Amino acid sequence: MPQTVRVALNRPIRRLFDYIAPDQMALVPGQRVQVPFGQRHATGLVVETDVTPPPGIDLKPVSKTLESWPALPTETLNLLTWASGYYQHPLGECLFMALPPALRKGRPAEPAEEDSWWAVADASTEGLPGNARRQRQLLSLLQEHPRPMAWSQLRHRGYTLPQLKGLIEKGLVRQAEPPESASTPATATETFPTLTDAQRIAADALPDGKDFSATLLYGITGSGKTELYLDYLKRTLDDSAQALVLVPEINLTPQTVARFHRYFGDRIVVWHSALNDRQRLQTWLRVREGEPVILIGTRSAVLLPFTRLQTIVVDEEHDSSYKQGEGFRYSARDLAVFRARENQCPIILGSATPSLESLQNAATGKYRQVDLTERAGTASPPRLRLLDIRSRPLNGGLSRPAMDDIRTTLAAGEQVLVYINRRGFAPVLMCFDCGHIAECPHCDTHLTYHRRDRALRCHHCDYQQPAFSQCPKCAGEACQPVGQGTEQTEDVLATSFPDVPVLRIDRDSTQRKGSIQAILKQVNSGEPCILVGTQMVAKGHDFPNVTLVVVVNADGGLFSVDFRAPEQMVQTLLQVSGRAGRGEKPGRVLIQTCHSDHPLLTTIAQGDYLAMARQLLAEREQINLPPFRAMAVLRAEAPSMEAALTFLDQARNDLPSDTLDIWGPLPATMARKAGRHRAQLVLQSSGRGGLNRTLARLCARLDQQRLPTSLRWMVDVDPLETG
DNA sequence: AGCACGCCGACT
DNA sequence: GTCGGCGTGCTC
Repeated sequence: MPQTVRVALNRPIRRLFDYIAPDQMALVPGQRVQVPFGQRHATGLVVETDVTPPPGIDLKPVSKTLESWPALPTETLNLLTWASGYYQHPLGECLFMALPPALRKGRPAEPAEEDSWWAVADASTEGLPGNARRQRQLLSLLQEHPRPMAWSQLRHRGYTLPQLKGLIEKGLVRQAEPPESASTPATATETFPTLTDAQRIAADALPDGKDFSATLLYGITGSGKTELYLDYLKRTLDDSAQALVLVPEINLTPQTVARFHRYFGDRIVVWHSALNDRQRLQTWLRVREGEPVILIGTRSAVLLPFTRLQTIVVDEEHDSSYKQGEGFRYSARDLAVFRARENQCPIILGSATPSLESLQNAATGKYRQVDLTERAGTASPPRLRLLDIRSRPLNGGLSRPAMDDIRTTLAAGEQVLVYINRRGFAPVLMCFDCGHIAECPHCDTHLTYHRRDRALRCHHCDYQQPAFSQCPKCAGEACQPVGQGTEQTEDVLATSFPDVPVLRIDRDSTQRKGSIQAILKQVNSGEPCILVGTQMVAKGHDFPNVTLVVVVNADGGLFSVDFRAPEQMVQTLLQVSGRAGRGEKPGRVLIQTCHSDHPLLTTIAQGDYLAMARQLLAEREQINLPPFRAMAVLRAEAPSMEAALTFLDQARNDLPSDTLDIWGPLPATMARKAGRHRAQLVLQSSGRGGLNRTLARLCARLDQQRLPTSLRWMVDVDPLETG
């Protein structure tokens, strides 16, 4: 009786396919196989063996196995199977996400040794034509070099492929045997940092056992969380075990890695989006083979096939980049917690501004909490001040007092950071004279401003009205979407302070090569300058000479329809504040707002994140939002808004209205993207389990529906944005 | 996702 | 009369 196996393929279909395993081909879950699929062959992953196939289908046989061992170990397979169900994403695509590109394409699981070359023992230049100058130089280089040289090294020295080929054809140069993969010993070059008293106390409170536990490490900006991670890994990690350190993309700088490297030597291995396919395969195999690495990686590192994972650290656990990307939208932080539980190992979630989800888990005892609330060294926390800008003339978004403050700071020979809060610009219409915000007459919410048709809409009912410029409250003519008018900030600063460099830090300037280095060089010179930036400046880089941070407009986050906007705003404001006064001089933060009496802002001014978070959590509980309820969004995209809304309306009608709270369907705030119209339906339920089952049924139904190919839909579980 | 099948417009 | 557009349906 031949074995029947269930196979997942890298296709966006929520189905698996059964095959017959030929005799004496013993297959196990996680193993990579090649199977016939339609007219072609495909790479597949065995997910189940000895299955009962659906009746009435004659199964094809598995063509071959790609290796004798399972590419995905059981633990990784379990993780991805769970994630596939939780996020309603096809299992095949989830599983293949955990393979390096080479293995996805069905290539062999062997580290692609780079060909290297050496000169044959009795090679001489006599046989070479007199004009082959470069070939002669290349040959003598290879003769003098003690070890074979890789092609990349040769190319680096300016040699071309024809030159090398010429020598090979004449039998003067031969390919070297692949070197013995002698793993270099872990050579640490530095003794571990001495912890401050406060750090010592926190470090002692971190788990030292090997069982599952989740610890939220609340460490304020500048308190030295990295030292704690280093100390923790040194104390608890066995020589033969693996560790995973997740960091947001922007924090995985050469400096950070170098720091870990100095303490742990070659045990440190990195994983990030800039690796090429060869590096990915190599690193993936090292992890798969159980090499005792400390892997520092971004988001997708949580999917690596660890077999001896002993601990996990998630740095900046609140960072939204852990849940991003197209297709399989998973939260790397949440998968990491699942993985720790599955693996029975500790996990540490560190942040200066923990997510409300994690704080709530700490409050209910699911996580332990360890606090580190002292800055290391001499730096003292920055002072925050609210500046009400109602009825104040603004120039490029900046008020007179702010300009004066910038001027005196520069005159004192110090640096200024001007922060433009774009994130909160999920727009509301606000009167800049009195601070009035357009509200829904039926619900207790603010209306959303839709730029496309200049309409105001409610996200909880179907009320809408045209946008107005005259304020219904004070009759002023200063109604504008919040966040507008800040585009010129940079220009205004440049003309007002012509003697001082104004440096813009945004996605553009950080991705262009060398550009960020030039900016950092300028900043590190300590000379007065003005940094202008959005999100990017809030994380990653330190600006030790910045003593003044000006927040152009803090209001976007206060009244945004996106329920996470206040949390995001608070986190960003504190993170950006943390950039100020990292050196000797104390930092000051000036926050411009039309709502200086807003409870959230007055609490921010105290600088106490936990107090603020408690306030936000209380609000979320009161209006029944995550983390107190489970949430998912059904998004649709179509050539016309009507098509998108009709589709969502039908979906809504098929959903149970007794167990679900449903908002919408409504056009997305960014209603048009690349000529396509986008809308969404927000679903909420009291329990994750119930929501999950409803979503599974919904997806199954939508899969069966014959929909025009022009209509795209997707579900987003635990969405970060609902705008 | 691929790929084949199928039914309507502008070309040798 | 065909080549080819992409709408629809299937892949164990």
